[in-house]
Amino acid sequence: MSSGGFSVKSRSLRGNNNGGGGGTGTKCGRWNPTVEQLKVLTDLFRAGLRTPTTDQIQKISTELSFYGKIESKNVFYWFQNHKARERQKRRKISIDFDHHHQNDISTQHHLRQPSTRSDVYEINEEEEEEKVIETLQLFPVNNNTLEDSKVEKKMRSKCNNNQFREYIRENNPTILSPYSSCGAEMEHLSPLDLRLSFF
Amino acid sequence: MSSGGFSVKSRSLRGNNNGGGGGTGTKCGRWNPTVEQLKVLTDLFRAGLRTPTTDQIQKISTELSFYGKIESKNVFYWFQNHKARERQKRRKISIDFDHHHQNDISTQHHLRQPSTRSDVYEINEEEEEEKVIETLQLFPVNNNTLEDSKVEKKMRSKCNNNQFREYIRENNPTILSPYSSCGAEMEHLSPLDLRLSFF
DNA sequence: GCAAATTAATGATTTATTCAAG
DNA sequence: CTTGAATAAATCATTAATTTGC
Repeated sequence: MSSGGFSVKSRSLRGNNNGGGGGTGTKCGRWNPTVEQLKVLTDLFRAGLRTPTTDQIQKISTELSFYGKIESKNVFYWFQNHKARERQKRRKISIDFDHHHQNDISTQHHLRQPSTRSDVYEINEEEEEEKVIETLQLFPVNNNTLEDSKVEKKMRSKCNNNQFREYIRENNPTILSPYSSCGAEMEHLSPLDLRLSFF
Repeated sequence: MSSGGFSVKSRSLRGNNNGGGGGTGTKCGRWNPTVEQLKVLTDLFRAGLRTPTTDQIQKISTELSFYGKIESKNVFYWFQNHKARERQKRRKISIDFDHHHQNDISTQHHLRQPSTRSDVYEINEEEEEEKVIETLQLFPVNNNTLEDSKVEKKMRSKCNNNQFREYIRENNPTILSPYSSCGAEMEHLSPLDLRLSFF
């Protein structure tokens, strides 16, 4: 919050380090996707992938590392950002549209509530459903063609997102948990959101 | 309902799931802090800690595990939530205050911008500075007082939070076995900040 | 006194916003 | 200006307090 006048937390001053010696002369600042990487990511996104599971991220990351240096978090962030910005883009478009079709907004803003975000949503929440991908080729096996490797169909839908919550809860191994009773064999083991993934 | 003022309820009077080892039923639900854990966390917060680094989270978590089952992520989330809710609380108070001192708000809402959240911030952003704690006792050495004893000065300063980033970045095994059937045991000493945590 | 029904707290996730590298 | 990275706000969901009818 706040950049307003208040304490701007300066984010990393960074000492650029990077461990590895990997790549080309990269200074190792932030990740910069290669065109190939970007293409794959974009394709996955277009195919409907929005919030990849931990497994998926791992897999994607591993595969993309072929094209250049990359880490899991980069994949994670990419999807986060891309999803958000696509949404934002669409929203803005419709706002502009509205704007264009009615010059006087004074009739509207009295409806604004002070601080809820709901008003934002109401503007244009067409929220594209996250498609359930039955078969999705994560990577070009040979180079181009799409084969059908199976990928989890763990996508959640907007109206039905509790399901995956429970799923997460149930499947979260939670470390040393001795509580064997919670067990329940899991067939798909990904905790989905990676944020947790490994706690 | 309600409690006007944040009374620390005596939780954990009932049969908790704690237990690491001898767990009884273990519902595997969400973490529920014991009073001791809560006290320590609260004290740390009061001491000025707001956004603990990965190291700090680890350490805190480890220490608190003495009082009962706990994971790193719980510590992380606790700080996130507590910080946010304290802020929220103060904000609400000042709103009520304003309300009380002026009945006509019509003079104000013309300032509202449609959908930015900034207007919310502007209401009362006194944001308490996150203090740089030089010496802070993280845990009661004996059992009672948290008051004065020394501990590491691992706090980050506003301009210097990269420490944990590097840590996170460096620790990225990313080896994960894809289809492990049951095991899927995740690392547990992993990094903490979850957002990245396992990258 | 005691559970079912309600309500308040708060742990856990998701979404929006901000910052700054390139 | 784009976008990777990070933080904060909002939201969801579950557990505990509390109330209520018996």
